[in-house]
Amino acid sequence: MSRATAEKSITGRKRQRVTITDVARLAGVATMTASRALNRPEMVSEELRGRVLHAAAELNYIPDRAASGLASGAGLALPVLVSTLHHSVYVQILEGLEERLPAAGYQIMLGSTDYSQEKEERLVEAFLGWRPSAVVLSGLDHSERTVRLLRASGIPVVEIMDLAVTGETGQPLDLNIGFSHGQVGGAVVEYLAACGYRNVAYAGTLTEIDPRSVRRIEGFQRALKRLGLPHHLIGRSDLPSSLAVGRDLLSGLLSEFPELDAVFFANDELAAGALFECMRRRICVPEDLAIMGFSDEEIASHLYPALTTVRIPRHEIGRLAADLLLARLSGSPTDQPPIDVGFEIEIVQRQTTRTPPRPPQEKP
Amino acid sequence: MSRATAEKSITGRKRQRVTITDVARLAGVATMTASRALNRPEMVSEELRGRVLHAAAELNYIPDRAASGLASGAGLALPVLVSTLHHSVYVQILEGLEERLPAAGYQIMLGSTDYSQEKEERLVEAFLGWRPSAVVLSGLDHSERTVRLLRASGIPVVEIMDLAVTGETGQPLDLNIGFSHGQVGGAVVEYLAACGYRNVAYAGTLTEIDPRSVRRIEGFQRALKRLGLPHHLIGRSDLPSSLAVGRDLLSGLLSEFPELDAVFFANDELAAGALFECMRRRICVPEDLAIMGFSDEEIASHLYPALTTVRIPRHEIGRLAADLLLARLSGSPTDQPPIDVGFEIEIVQRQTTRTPPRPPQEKP
DNA sequence: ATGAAAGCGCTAACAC
DNA sequence: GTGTTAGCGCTTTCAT
Repeated sequence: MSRATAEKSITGRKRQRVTITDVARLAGVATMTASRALNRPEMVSEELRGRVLHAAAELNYIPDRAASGLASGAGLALPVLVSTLHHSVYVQILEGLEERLPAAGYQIMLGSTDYSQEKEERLVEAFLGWRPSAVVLSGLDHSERTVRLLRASGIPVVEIMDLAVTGETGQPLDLNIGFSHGQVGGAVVEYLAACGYRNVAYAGTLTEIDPRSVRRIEGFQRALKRLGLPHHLIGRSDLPSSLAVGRDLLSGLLSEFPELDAVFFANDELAAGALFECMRRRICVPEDLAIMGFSDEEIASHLYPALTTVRIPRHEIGRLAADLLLARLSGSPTDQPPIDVGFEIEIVQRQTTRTPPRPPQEKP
Repeated sequence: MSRATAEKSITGRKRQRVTITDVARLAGVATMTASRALNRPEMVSEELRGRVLHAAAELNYIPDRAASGLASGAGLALPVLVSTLHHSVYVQILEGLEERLPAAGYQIMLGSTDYSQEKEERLVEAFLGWRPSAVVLSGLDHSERTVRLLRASGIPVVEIMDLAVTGETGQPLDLNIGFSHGQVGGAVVEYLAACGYRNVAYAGTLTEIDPRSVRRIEGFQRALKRLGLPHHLIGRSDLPSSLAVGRDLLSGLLSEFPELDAVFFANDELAAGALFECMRRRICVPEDLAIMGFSDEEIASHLYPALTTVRIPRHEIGRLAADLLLARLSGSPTDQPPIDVGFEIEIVQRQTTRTPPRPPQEKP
């Protein structure tokens, strides 16, 4: 008696789960008819259907998804691996996914990789045990074993939050929907340069581990070189992102590079922390120093001064991923190329960078 | 491309999953021996164990959790229903839970109720289909059907983030671990009164829907009455919490109750939004107005001025919930009373409220 | 339209 | 220690 699961009850009897057989018995039909009445109502006469539905309600019948998946061979679980839950970006992507997937009968199973390929591998392995119908991954970079397992499983995979670009990133495993981080780095430099900044720094965490960070920095440095600006101003930290780390990054940069006049942070949380540090040090933003964030999380627009940042279509990424998946799962062609959802520099009414030369174009 | 499995998808046939039978065949043992070698290694001779493990690795075998649960009758899924993922509080509780549960073989399945009992009910129903071994719920208040389904399932339930208090809240379904929201409201009033504030307001969202909010307000008003202070200063919003709503709540309160000198917000996000609004309006905090938050999220300590708030032991709640659950699942007694993890008013070095009369007692 | 039988992948219970 | 048998709850397939 090691399993305590269902062993207890006043009589000491095993607590019986209500099964479809119970429902069928109460309705006076065969098990199979009950199953059909529940899942393919149109295949059953109205009368029996009524009886079965009634019996199911009466007994509070809840179908066993595991058994049903086993029998039908269909997967019902849909693992979603995000990099972290601490950035609202991923929370909103999740919301996008949840708009459609549960309604279609799929159960989202959430896992957080903390930007570690090793943890991702363990999660993939664990989730593969649940007969998933597909998998959603963050980023394009995975361990060899992860790739092997996924390939062997033969299920659809969607990689989000990064964009496969030939010569720059690896090939996507299957479906891919995101934006180019290298392009983000370049666009930010161009924007800051257009505002007149010369000594522009990048500051981020996991800058050597997270491939998306790496490519953002590469794009950043490439653009700086092209414009003939110094490209050695980089602040790094190995701690997970937090307001505190943002403050530390700023402090470090300021003491190492006093000539600094603008900093691009890897996310809004870091940028907000830096902004708080500026307040404490009485550094005027953007007069003395420009600060830019990345992601356009909620805090960005409410900071004072409001944070100039890069907006990415989080919700759309989630929704699109769900749509693609649903299409693929119902047997659509298998050659969907990567989808670039793009990004935009969010400068309207934002105040942590100088006014750019031309006013931002209005969008009516 | 030599896949270990027999069937390949050349003809568009379904890719064959690697089963324990394949592993057993390759290892030259009976299926059952393979199962034992994998799950109860001590019951199998070293030699066979080695062969089986090797074969499993060779084939990239991943056990089917659904089938295994079906056969053993044991549940392997562990649904966790949080109120929202937008507050880092719940993210940290999750982290506490994840410290132990996955290692013990349980798969956390996350659901977010958005403070809606109806959504909670749907989620409970969906998750019950996965043969959960237990369920973690947020709060003590659930729909009738939720309670009925859970009771009928006979599995352990842990309710977190609220504390069952006779005469104040309902009885817990089973295990309960949290703190008293009524007590929080009272403690905050006492603290603010001790600082010398007289016109103290409460501001929150879902103040009539979320039972925890309701009890916090009740405790708040009860304390104000006891102290002979006005207790009609309440700001309400029906929108989900956000920085923007915090700003609006503050604006509303200020115009409705110009005499206001302190506001207790239902969470740190709202308080931060209010603080940003104060900056814009050039209202000095805490000179002109005191602001207090609730939860001690990361932003609180990094705002400028740093936010006075109420700290709750999030991580501990998660960890304790996991421990209780694990104990219960391995058959420990069933009469664990509610556990109060308490809270503390976080005032050290926080600056959005006036200095209290006596310095906060040091904790060595 | 309905039912009976077989079996999904795995493990408990009982042989040997 | 190891193998055999039966069956978890459900759906497929094939009768009727």
